[in-house]
Amino acid sequence: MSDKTPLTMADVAARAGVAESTVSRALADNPLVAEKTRLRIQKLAAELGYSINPVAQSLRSQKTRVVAVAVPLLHESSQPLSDPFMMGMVAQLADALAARGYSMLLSKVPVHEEDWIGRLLQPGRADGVILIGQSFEHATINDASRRGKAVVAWGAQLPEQDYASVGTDNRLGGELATSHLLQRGRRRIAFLGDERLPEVGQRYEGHIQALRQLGFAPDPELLARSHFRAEDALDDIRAFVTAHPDIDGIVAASDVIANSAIRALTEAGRRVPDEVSIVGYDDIELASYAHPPLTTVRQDLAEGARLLVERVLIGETNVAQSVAMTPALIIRQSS
Amino acid sequence: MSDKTPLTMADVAARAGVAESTVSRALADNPLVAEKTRLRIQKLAAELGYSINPVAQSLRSQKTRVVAVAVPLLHESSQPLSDPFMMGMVAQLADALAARGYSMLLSKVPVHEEDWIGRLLQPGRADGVILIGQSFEHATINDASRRGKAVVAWGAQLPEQDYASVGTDNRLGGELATSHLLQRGRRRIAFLGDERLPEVGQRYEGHIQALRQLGFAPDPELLARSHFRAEDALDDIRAFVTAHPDIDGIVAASDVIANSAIRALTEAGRRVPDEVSIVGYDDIELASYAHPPLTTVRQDLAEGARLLVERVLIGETNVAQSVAMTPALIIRQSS
DNA sequence: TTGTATGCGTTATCAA
DNA sequence: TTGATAACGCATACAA
Repeated sequence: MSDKTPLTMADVAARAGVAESTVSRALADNPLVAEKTRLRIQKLAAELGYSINPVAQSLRSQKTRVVAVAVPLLHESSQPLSDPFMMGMVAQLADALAARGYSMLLSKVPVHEEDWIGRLLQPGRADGVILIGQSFEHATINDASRRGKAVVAWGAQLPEQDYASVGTDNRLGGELATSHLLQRGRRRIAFLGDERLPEVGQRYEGHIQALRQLGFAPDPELLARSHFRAEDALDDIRAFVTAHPDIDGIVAASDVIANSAIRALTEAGRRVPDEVSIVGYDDIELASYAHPPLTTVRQDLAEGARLLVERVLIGETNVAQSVAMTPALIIRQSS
Repeated sequence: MSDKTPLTMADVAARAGVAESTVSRALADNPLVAEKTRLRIQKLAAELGYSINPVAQSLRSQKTRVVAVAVPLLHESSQPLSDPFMMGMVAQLADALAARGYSMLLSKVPVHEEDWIGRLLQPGRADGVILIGQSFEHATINDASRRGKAVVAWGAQLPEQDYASVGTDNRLGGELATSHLLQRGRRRIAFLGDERLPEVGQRYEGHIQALRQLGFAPDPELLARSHFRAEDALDDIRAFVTAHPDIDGIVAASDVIANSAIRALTEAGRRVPDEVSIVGYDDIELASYAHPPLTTVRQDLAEGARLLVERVLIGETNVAQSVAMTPALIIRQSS
């Protein structure tokens, strides 16, 4: 509990026998200050264990060097942060931000609440916002971006989009998954996921397109609006499997959903992949550890995180370009 | 890109025809200001979409209302944030902090670097630090706490500890796991985990104690220093299983390790639980989804997060008491 | 009950 | 090349 009041720049200046402004310049590597003075002051600061107070620096410079990472909370009860995909993305963002000298303010945002985005973009909180997923908030995000805020989102490119998004080509992903199953001889292929969400919707479009291209008529009955949480998904899929005992293939909107699907099918006495082939999405770590290991559509999160951070920092002055990375089909034993 | 300069308290004061100080007090619900004035100002601020600039507020009040959550990085290459236990804890902390009006600054800390804790506790960064795990940094954390900083850690209670820790009773946990296996008739029980880490060490002690209490002699050969990452653990366990084909039970230091153990054993042609019984630790979501579902020692993360937050906030003025919550054995099919 | 004045720790402008 | 001074936006001691 012993504590000396923390050092300020004034203390360092006094010890160094120079003015505060010189210390400030020296620590900022400002070439105005003589090399000799600069080194002397930097050394002294290090010895004293002094470091610039970020709050004061932020107030003065109007830059926080903080980026807010926001995880949309779709429903009151959901816990999206413990979702493996979200966690993976957060971990990559932590690295990507740290690499550029930024801190990460992590929060779950209840997107059903009024002005959720305003709170995130409030001056003095963060220099920009990275949203992991657009949820149903495309219009709101657009709005914020048009007002000059640095917002980027992981997700899909949508029509009339005025913010930068980074994601994979979801239509291609859906197509890869479905044509793989068709090649395996599957004909009654269900799609599991909430197609109203932008990314999932595009994957579903890809799914439909793959069917059509190979001359099969899509059956709207085979779209099952599964939740994203493992537990909820399990309930959804159990019901679906009972109602549609004839399916022989599944394209899932995430690996978590795919895993629940394996479980529901196994419970129902149907063997994977012998009777039903399954393809997941994301290639989270769980995918290779599932039983059987999941065939899935891989998204490169490390690269995605890098691009998001790059764009949110550009976004402080400009709107950056959106990116759709190319997803890759990873074939394992579930198909 | 259109952007008016953000509102300040002065703007609100001008609009309201009062002094800045009155606005400040009104927004702080300071009873000094007349109820009528207060409501009028609050309403006006809401209409204008004004909210207090956190940076300025922090500088003036010397409180950030931010808590830094730090995940120790044991090795250069490890990615602890994507570990399911860590993320589960982060998710719970996000809720617990939000519930008390605090923001979460999340970072991985390279504990091998000089003065990692000083950087976290730097004035103007955060009001306190929550460490998820003590790593091997007990002494360093102690030191910081003695200098009057608000640090708490998830983990074990250790001798001469001058900071508050929150965790479960690890000895009891180890004991529960091992005596359960002994009751199942298992006699060659391996312990998988790095016992040099405080929590794991205590679980190992509990393991040994359970063996002794029931009259069995512990075999030091059956301690396998597994890594925490699934992949690394898998390698460790493969080697161990080959070297010790006679084991019939496993106590793992985490569910992730337990899951890798199931996999390694299955690969080696040994059936779980018929030939080898396995008990995990943590009860992460994966546990109930494993094949077979994992018997495990459950730690209550929601409660743990609540206690950590409570203590780190106390820690701004005092050192809070440590807690060891009671773990619970959850019996599923892996044992 | 409200207003005035000062300072939190820094950076930027201007002068020397 | 360095120093003095003002300002970032707010909260509080003190005055009215």
